[in-house]
Amino acid sequence: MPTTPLFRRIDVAPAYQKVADAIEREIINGRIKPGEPIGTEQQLVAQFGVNRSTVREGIRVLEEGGLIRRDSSRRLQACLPRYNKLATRLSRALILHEVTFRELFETSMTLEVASVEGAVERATEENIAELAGNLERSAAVVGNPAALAELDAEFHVLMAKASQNRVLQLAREPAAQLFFPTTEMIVGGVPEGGARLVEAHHHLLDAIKRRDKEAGVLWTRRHLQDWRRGFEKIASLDRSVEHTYMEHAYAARQ
Amino acid sequence: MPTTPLFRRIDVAPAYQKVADAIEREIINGRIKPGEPIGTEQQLVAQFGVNRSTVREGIRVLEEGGLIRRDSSRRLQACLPRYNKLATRLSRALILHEVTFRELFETSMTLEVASVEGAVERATEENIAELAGNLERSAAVVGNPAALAELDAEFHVLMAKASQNRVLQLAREPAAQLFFPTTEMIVGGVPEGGARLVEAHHHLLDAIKRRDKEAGVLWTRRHLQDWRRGFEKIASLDRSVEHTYMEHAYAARQ
DNA sequence: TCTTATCAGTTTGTCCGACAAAGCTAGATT
DNA sequence: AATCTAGCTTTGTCGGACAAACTGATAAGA
Repeated sequence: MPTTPLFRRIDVAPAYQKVADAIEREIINGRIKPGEPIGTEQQLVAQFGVNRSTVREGIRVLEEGGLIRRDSSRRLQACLPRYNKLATRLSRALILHEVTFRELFETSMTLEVASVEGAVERATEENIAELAGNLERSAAVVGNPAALAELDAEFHVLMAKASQNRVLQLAREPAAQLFFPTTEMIVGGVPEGGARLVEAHHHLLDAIKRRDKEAGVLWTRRHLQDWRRGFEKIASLDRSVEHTYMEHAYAARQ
Repeated sequence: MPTTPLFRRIDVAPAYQKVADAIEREIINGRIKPGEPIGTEQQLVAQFGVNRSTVREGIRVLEEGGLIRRDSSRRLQACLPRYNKLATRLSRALILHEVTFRELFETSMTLEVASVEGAVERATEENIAELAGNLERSAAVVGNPAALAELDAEFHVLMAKASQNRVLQLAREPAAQLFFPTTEMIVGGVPEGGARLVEAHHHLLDAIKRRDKEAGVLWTRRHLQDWRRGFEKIASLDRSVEHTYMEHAYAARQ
């Protein structure tokens, strides 16, 4: 057993990884700002002194990580990782981990309550207008479960946005992505489901307007409990999201 | 303007993307289970009928997405996306979006409270033993801010684990990754900071053992408020995480 | 017999060179 | 001036190549 390390650990990361890391560093440090060009593949080849195939592998890594993207003409540029893309990846991970709807429900309850609390405190006029617009459109399609489900998801996104807390916005997204696709089944399967949903949204918006936190929390709870009751009519909370989707509408996921 | 679409949209996704999608589909569908081999690059070349460079670009995409990895001998195999890796990516996104510590703090408060509530309700003997082990080690390094900060982060991870809610575990991770690196600065900068931290953990563990939700929530709040007071001595809650790290310890990020 | 050394075959990481398709640019044309 | 066109650039893909690392099996040594 050697006692005194004479040499430091040799860096054996493959070249494509080093390329990716090098570019990532520049972006994270802010030396390359979102929207700014990274350069062509040929330029990167010249700068890093590696083959174009190697550069391209590095580019794929960053692209998938959301740090760079290609603009309309396919040139590389740095970009702000979109919550949505990352959240999609997380949602997938949750599915693979076979989480249950109970876990999803519990966490969503926590996050949506936090979301509405933030919205009550800090929603701007613009936020309120957006929510009102959504509510109006929702009321118009109360009999159409698919359209209503989509607007419901949007309503909650807008609420998170109104909380002015981007960390919260991000944190709620993965769960929401798995949670809300079920809304369609539920609204469609419960008589008056659509009307109840719109009513809840109405009260939520009202609470935000009146800056009434208690009412906001109350209606969020009711809204989600409604979801839960509806869900339990068609499936068990304790089965995995994966299996439940398999049996219901998951095939429609494009 | 054509009125009747004669043809459907042609799929023009690049080949490497199709390769990635095809493999991803098999994994998500469960036809390839985590741990199972994907095959060698040569085999994939044969199956997809594309060049090895193309296959390799597709592999990079999946690797970065956490869906496949290479085992000890660098062979490809499907895997369960690790929360940690995904969370790291999200943390990075949060930094780039220049979120503030106020957003981080608020959301962490919500999630840590939910975490302790879950732990109080559902922690197993094993969870409690792990927490106790952590607490013991923490008490031993109360004067060493770096070591203590690391154990603090671990304590909260263990608590989330004890909640038995994987969605929550995942949701709290990105914020925690940004939140906890500051602990070291704070514990080091506040007299008795280490002792207070260990005391809070002690009460938290005690609350979980006694299944006392109220105490758990109370001490979580105190614990985080302590962090906040300490933080405000060295920086402003309303500056971005990015800038704050820049000025303090971010350079040490490897 | 059990261990060690050797050696051929795979597999990955990297490189080189090449080409078609799509975008861009700038000069030529109307 | 607006449009068109031809040439250049860039990306996506391909084929082939080679060194290093790893595998597995066989031969040599204790």
